[in-house]
Amino acid sequence: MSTPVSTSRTKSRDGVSRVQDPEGTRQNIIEVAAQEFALNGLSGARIDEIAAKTRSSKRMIYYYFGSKEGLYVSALENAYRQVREGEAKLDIEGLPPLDALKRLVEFTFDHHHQHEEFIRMVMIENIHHGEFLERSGVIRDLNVTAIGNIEAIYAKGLADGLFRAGLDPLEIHWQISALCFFNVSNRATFSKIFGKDVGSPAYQESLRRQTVEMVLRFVVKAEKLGGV
Amino acid sequence: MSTPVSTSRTKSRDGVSRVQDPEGTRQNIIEVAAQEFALNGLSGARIDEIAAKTRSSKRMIYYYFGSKEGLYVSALENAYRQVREGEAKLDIEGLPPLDALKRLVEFTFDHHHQHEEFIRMVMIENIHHGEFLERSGVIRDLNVTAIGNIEAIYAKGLADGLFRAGLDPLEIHWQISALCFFNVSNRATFSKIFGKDVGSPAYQESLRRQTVEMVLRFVVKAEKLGGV
DNA sequence: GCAAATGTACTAACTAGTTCGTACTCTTTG
DNA sequence: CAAAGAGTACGAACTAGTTAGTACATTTGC
Repeated sequence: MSTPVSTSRTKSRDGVSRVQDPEGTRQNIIEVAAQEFALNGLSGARIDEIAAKTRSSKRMIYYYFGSKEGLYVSALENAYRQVREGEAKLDIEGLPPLDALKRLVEFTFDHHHQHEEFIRMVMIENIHHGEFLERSGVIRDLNVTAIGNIEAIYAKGLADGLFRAGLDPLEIHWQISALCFFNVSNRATFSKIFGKDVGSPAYQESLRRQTVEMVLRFVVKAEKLGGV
Repeated sequence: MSTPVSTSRTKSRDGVSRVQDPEGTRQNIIEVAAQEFALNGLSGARIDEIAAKTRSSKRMIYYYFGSKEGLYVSALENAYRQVREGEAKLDIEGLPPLDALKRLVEFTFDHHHQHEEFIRMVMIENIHHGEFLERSGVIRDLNVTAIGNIEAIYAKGLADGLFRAGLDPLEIHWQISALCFFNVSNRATFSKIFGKDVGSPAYQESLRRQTVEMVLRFVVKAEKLGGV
């Protein structure tokens, strides 16, 4: 889980090796904090609880992050960075626009599905009106690149005469995000209100298919919809 | 804002009328609580703060609701009830299926947009994995009726040969909810990441149109899409 | 009169943040 | 190369302020 970057060891006289590992400690704290914040929110999470679950101590949290909010911002930045790194793995370079768009939607759907903790962090951040994201500054540039993919695909699709003209890539991104995000964020209430576990593999499979279909039918020209 | 249901008055000797109004007090507390919970979450909201903003006192909160969680559940139930009452105003009885579906989506979009406090309550409830909604029991039946509308529209659209076969009304509801909910719930982070105020009237107008379009293109047969 | 409604003052527990002291590691200097 | 010095990494116990919840007394309305 944690990746010690710089580690130094010493043998104490009884032969047991003890480690001093600042980067590892930091990372360990952030990981635990992310879990706790994602689970309980900023005000709901307890510093003592985080400290207890850490390989380190409360003292170290304040040593490295200064305050609860400082820790929260670091955890948030970390979550965004991680997810962005995952997204970078999507490779749709050579694909024809229709396949590329399909892949992109599927990928987003799966990716959100697999990163519930991140989704919850974003929910919490929205509850706070995004004030910490704003304060961070590191995060902004991360996601703006995500839209580059859609822009490229859409341009190609237009050139091929496959896609409808006049759509805004940012709005397409918005639609895809909405469907994929909601699928994770509102699963609990949705399931409980309709008495159906929308998180079950079967239902997820169906929702995934529908989501792809919905986006394609939105973007692709009506008369080219045969293959969808 | 608050609606006193049963009020009784007495003239004290100096002529100033003092009121004892249990139902009004209750309602007033719930309204203030809803605001505070929606703004700060369950753990973030402060009972003292709620009490201060009330026409009543902390003593009364515990008198009527027993605990912080009890108050939260009441506020949540109230929020659902209110929104459901608003939804009941949607009248699409006589409309042809395509218009009806369009109206339904527009209505949902606007309704969510106008009830940010409710959206935030649902977000918070999802952070808590819907445990209070589950505990409530009152809420379940409220929203299940919402799907009746879509079922009716879809059946009619099928009969008219306008809609595609094989779609699940619950999934259509899911899609509509996702788009309309996300529009409110994730506005803060979305705006801040892309440096564009997606809450502006102009952008909302555009998103509304696209959302309607997206749902219609998903449900309506490709060859009947001329009018969309 | 009596029960429901309400005000005041309190407390026990919790919680973010701090203080003080120690161990480890690397560098400097004789 | 050894010993001192300096800065970093860490632990345990404490504190000042907060917060949900209560005890007790009083008023109000029928």
